[in-house]
Amino acid sequence: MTVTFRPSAAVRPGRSAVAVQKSLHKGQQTKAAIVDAALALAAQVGLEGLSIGAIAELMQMSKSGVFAHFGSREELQISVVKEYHQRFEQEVFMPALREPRGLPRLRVLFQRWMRQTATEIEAGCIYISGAVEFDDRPGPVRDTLVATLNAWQAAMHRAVQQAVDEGQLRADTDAGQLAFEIHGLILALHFEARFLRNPQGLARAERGFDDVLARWLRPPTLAID
Amino acid sequence: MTVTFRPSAAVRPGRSAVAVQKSLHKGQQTKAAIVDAALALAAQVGLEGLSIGAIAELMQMSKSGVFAHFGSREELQISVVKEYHQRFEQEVFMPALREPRGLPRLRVLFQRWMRQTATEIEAGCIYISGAVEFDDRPGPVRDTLVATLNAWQAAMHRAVQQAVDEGQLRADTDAGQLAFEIHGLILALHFEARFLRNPQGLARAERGFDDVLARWLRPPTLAID
DNA sequence: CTTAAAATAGCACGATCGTTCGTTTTATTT
DNA sequence: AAATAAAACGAACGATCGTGCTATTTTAAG
Repeated sequence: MTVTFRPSAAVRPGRSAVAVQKSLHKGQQTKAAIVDAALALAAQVGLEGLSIGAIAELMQMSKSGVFAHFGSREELQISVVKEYHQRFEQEVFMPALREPRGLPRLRVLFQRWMRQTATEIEAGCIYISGAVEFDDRPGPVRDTLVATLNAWQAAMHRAVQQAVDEGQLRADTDAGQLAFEIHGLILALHFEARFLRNPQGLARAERGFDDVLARWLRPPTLAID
Repeated sequence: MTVTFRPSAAVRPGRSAVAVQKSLHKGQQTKAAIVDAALALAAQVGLEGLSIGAIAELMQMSKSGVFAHFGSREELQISVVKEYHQRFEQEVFMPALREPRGLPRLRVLFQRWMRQTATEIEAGCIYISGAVEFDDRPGPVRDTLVATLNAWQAAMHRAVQQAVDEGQLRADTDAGQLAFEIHGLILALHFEARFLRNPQGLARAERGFDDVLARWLRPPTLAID
């Protein structure tokens, strides 16, 4: 299992994904389409709620046609998790790399993380629902989730540490603690927005983020963005 | 739907539950036993993962025998949610009422909330898993969950407000914001403890709680408790 | 255009799901 | 102890689940 959040070679927004798809064989195209539909479905009913029959109906294919691409339901679930990981990387992590290290990048990370998690009304977060569903279910799906979430947690940890290195946060900042509390804000936002359907959550999370940061801000530099 | 967290008449730890059970007819006894088993099962596989067949096997009963007590799977799920609510009230809310209003009570509430949520290795929190499972699933089960969680949220809100009224927190404290952030700490703890199996979470949550409180502590009273 | 390979469909399987119904056993009351 | 009510059982239902197998169709290569 090699899952990372790292700036890769494809950081530059060079050629589009369409150009790559051209050289794809038919099977891989439809497989990608299936994963796409499965991801959308999983965002509503969870990874455990995924059923090959439902996906087949969405795709207007036969059950066995869908099944053949993965060989097992578990493999399909793993594909969905990996696809979500890739999108998360693309939508949250990559854009933040354009910001300078330290607080600016950390702010964008949080902002986009919020959007990805709780803004879209129709889409639940696979990370959050998956973590709840598979906290007591050993197996390759859980392993994939753990690896992915560990990688994301490490990325956030790094972003915090960079803010320390830049001198924006106090030198004695506990990066793990800060990342923990930021994660909590995201989870509370997810609860408010998705379960209670309370739009106040976004403002609460943003204010919480500012307050948490303020606690570790370096004293002399108070007026800086 | 009338779900509240309020000090009721049965606050005093008077007669045990056994004395009450004596006057229970056979049916209600086994129904209670079924709900008990169902709750234990739901803590592992979630409310959606509950199956009447699995419960029947646990109870060494026939499927139809179990089913007859509820009339539908949905009603069983609702019974499980209500049972969890009662236990939560008993284990978290009630004991805190013995503490004086304000910070001492708030501290105990948080402490016991943590224990209930993430300490027991074998038992997941129905509130958290239920909120994730039913964020996109309208119906009476969701309604029960929403009512229950709203009641608990209101109880926490009240506990915070009392700390303001007692003069322990600043008068301009945003009780909703504080409750939001505390909830986030619990959720992050749940993630760390149950999904990642990381024992550090407890210390992180406790430290987070202290820091969040410190932000709103009334300046003159710093050395108290 | 032909042909080998890849992709999809069709069908069936055993299992499990929630639910219904009629019967039988167990409790409670008279 | 007999009569009545409550509780549990057992079998079956239609549906859906994941999966395996074989045929058929579609695509890519020669």
